[in-house]
Amino acid sequence: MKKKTTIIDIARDLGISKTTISFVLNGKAREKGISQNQEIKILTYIEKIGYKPNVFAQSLRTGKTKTIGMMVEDISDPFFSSIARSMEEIAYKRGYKILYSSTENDTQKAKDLIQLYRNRQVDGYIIAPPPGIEHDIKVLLEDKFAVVVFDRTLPGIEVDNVLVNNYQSSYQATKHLIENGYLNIAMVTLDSDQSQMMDRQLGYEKALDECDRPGRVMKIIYRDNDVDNIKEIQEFLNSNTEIDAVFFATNYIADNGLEAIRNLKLGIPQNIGVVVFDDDRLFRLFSPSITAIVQPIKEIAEQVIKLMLILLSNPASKKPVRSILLPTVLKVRESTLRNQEKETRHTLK
Amino acid sequence: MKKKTTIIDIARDLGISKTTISFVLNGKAREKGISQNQEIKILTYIEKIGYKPNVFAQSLRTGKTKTIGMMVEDISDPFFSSIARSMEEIAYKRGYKILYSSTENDTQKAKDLIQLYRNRQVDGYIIAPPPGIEHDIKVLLEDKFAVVVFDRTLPGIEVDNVLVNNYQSSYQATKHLIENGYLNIAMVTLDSDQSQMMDRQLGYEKALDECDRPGRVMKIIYRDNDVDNIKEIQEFLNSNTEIDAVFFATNYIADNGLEAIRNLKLGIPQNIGVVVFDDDRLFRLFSPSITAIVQPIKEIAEQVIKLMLILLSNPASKKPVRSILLPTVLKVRESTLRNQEKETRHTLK
DNA sequence: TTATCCTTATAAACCGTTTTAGTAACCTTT
DNA sequence: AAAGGTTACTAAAACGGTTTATAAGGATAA
Repeated sequence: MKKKTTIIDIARDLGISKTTISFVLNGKAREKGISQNQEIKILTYIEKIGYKPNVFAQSLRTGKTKTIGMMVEDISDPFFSSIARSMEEIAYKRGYKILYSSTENDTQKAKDLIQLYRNRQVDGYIIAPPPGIEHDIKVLLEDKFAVVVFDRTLPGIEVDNVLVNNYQSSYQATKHLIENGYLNIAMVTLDSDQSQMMDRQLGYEKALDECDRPGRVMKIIYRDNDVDNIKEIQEFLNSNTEIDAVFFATNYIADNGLEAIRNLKLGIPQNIGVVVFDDDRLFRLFSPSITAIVQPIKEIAEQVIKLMLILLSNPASKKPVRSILLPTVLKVRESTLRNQEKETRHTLK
Repeated sequence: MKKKTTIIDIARDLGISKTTISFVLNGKAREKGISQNQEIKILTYIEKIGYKPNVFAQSLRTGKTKTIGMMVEDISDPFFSSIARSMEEIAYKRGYKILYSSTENDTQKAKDLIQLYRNRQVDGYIIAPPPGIEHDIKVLLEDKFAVVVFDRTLPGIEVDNVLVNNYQSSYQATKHLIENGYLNIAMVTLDSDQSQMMDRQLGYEKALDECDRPGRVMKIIYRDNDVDNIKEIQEFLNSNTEIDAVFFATNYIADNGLEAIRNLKLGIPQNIGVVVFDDDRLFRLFSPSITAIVQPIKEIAEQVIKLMLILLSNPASKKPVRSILLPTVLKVRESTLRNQEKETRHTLK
């Protein structure tokens, strides 16, 4: 393996100092009084031999790494992996690489990851925060790191964030169920006080309140063991037979919930209406297809990266916390259209 | 932000040379003749203050980065993102970080990524190779980098690889359709000469040949525009009305294929049987549920990382190319069981 | 003429490690 | 007692950049 050419090789070849080259490479030619002649000579030569500076030497000297650390609940979840992909694409164009990891929504794991990222000296942190890491995020902010949280936020910390309108979306979804004649609408959500979950529940309750409807919220402690989750939901539905519609607060709860419904042989949407927060690629292909709240993946990714790049290029202006609230779209499908001509879906060409 | 403590601070505090500390930290105490006393003193102190060496200084000096570059077709595809997650977990325990990127199966993008990774001096490359990068991989191998390919391989390169038994799996799936009474089985696959696609087709053809059945393979040029793909498959099915079963060669082809079938109002499994290569979290919840070839995600990730770590710790022994061929499981569900009692799923409570 | 100021460029210090090449001190051996 | 061998440790070079401090030479001003 041939050794990589270094800035010193170039200095030798061109018979000039490496300082001059470094200045030119960093766009400081004007500022440092390098003649246009030199600049052009250097740039053409570098272009010709395809020189790329050693990023570790750079990072060592400057303390900057052009790397962003991203931690989400589960990087294999389609929602997060899609966002990750979009972010990476944008960041790449700006010369940044992203390091991903999954927190599994585990406080300790998240703390460890922050430590790991600090150790790797990432320039910025993009976090879908698990509960209990308020303090660690505060420390990052005190140490002047660029931090953006998304998908959810934590009470008591002032940090730039990108969220979807969980409250409004849930309100709208619940309203939709009501308008379609469902009388006893339940919500199945996590037993968690994370902001996005709270907001989803509040939106749901608000819609019910407005119509003077009783609500029934079931909170499940999500286990890795699907069978247990399914059984739990099944029992809930079984012991509340008046329920005629369910709002599942996340994609993976819906996964178990739909299996519970199937096990109970309840017909969707006749016996029970179904809405899910967060769409899945395949929901449209279900029979009946599943109504879902669609989050604007691309928009979320764009906004997060945009905030991050602002913070990175502008280390000072931390003052006003920027909060971006994005709307979702309620994609109405068959699972909530009880009175609809059921055949429509089969009359399509 | 308080400055990080360096090895020099420790040397000063302890009144010894930083060389000694470095030796101890790198487990060379014995080899370099450092007394047990010193060693313990150093280790306890370091533990106490929680010192972590600067990874960039380390990388600069050693040329090693403890980083693995991974490039797959699409990191937001559940198959790849699940593998990525498993890999990361294992690699993390061994002190490695993984950098991910999507090639979009684009030759140029893959070349660029290899360049980027070289620039970031990753120690090893894990690649699901797009066509046309044989040469680039060869160069990596010549330059003594650790390389493992998975999911597919490329003709003419000798590189450690982890694959599933595409041929055998497709053979078995096709056989299964035949055994369940399907007479005219079509395959919908990509118009691509990638190894995994070829093998899947060969397995399918072999099964048909054995029974003297005609086969009908449709190759689609996969577009980002779902509507076009769907239309194409629809037309194929329409102009080959004798087809009574379809084998979809990938997850995302099935996505479009299922929509085509739905649009044509063909009943699964009565009018048409369906098998998909690669399972989806939700296939089991479809009505009818979809028979799929399940790839051993965890096992793939484990084997790939295992090979990679062997290569990294053993830079010499490149000689015998290691090929790992993993079996899949055919998960039989309703979409291929034509004679099954169909009513079960609709016998409502 | 000399002091001053630009313009252009560079030598050397620095970032925080690892590794090479020693060196002192002490112990054997002949 | 001189030569050789261990043992225990370290000074300094190296990695490849960026940044700071400084210098050389010509133009301008006094």
